[in-house]
Amino acid sequence: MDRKQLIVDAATESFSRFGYKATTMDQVAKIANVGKGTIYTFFINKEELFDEIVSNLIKEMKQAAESSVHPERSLSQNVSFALYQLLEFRKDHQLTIKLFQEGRDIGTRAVVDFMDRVEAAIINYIKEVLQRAIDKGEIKPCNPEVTAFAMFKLYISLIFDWEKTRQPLNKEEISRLFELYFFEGLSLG
Amino acid sequence: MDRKQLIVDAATESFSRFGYKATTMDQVAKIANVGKGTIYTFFINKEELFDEIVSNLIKEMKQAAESSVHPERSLSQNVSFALYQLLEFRKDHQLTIKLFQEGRDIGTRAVVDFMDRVEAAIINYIKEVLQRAIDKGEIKPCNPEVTAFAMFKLYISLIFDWEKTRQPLNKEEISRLFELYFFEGLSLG
DNA sequence: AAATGACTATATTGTTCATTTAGTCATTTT
DNA sequence: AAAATGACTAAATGAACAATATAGTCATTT
Repeated sequence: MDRKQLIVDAATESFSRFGYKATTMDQVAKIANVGKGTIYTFFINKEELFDEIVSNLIKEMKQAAESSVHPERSLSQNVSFALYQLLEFRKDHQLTIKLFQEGRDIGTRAVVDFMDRVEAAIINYIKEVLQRAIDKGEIKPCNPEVTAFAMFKLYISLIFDWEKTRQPLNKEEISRLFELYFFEGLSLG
Repeated sequence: MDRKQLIVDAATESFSRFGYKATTMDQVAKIANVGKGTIYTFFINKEELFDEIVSNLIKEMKQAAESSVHPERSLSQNVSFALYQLLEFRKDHQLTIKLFQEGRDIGTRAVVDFMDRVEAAIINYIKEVLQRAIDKGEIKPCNPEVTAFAMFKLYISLIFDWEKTRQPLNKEEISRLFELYFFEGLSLG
């Protein structure tokens, strides 16, 4: 069987359960039923192994987002659905939750870098979607980079920060808030 | 002369220069030209001293905001001016900058508590302004608490996070973004 | 009566040393 | 011969302890 895949699976498993720092290469080898040296025939070091897994994760997220975006729908509908998708994705993926925790609480270097990469990937994706919408004249011209950044940060705040002190918002509420703030605006008529 | 005020001034000075943790009571006493014991005739402990200063700061911020909000102006204008005010305030007040840094980087307990208090005060203030605007029928009905929270978080992200990786936004740009996102919306006319 | 600073108990920081772990490589297995 | 392995090493980590720094007290001074 594919030893490389065994290793990747084992590492994903362990990172998801214990986080990056608390995962040892001995443990990965043991879970994968593989000698430790074997890992190093496929990956330069622990960080490279982690990198492979994070890259996969980002690809998956992109696919999840893409599957929910349809060009014939309006942008605000697409954003709404994509947000749903992202929320579902996070819920299903213990790995992202664990890593976000570790990044926030311990600040492990490699993990903070991971979070930055994920953030950059998501913002860049939103940016592209926005750019297309602007080109098609679907929304007002605006700086797509700042707008994507603002959407992402607000999204993260509503998910993580709001829950710290107040009753969590459900998906419908979050979706509705985005519609209201970013698309309709608070002004009357 | 007013020994209590001397102490408060000295402590403000030291907190602004070195942060909360790196400020010692000996240092405060020395700057204030006062025996250390004297500090404890006015304040229970270091945290109470800090508290007094933070309370003053919050009062000042509220006054600054109030001086820029005029009921006869539109909400979006008021928000725009208040943002200006807040940005100016931050620039002039080394203390807020230093403390925000310390809270983020070191996570000193008392400082994180301080940040939470400032955050709560600002959000509550925005909430009141929004509530009045809704009552007057100036903007669409919306949850004023979540909206205030969203405005605050977006503001903080644009000030602090955006600058980390990209060219800082100036006051006009930030003001314009708020106008666009929260009031006009991205949807076409 | 108010102010003070030497003093103490506690918290913080620096240091040492034992343990853990990433990564290597000589040996074994296929 | 090529791939896999795990005992081994050097480096990182962290626990335990020592040294220092600091918050807060209180007997003495002003």
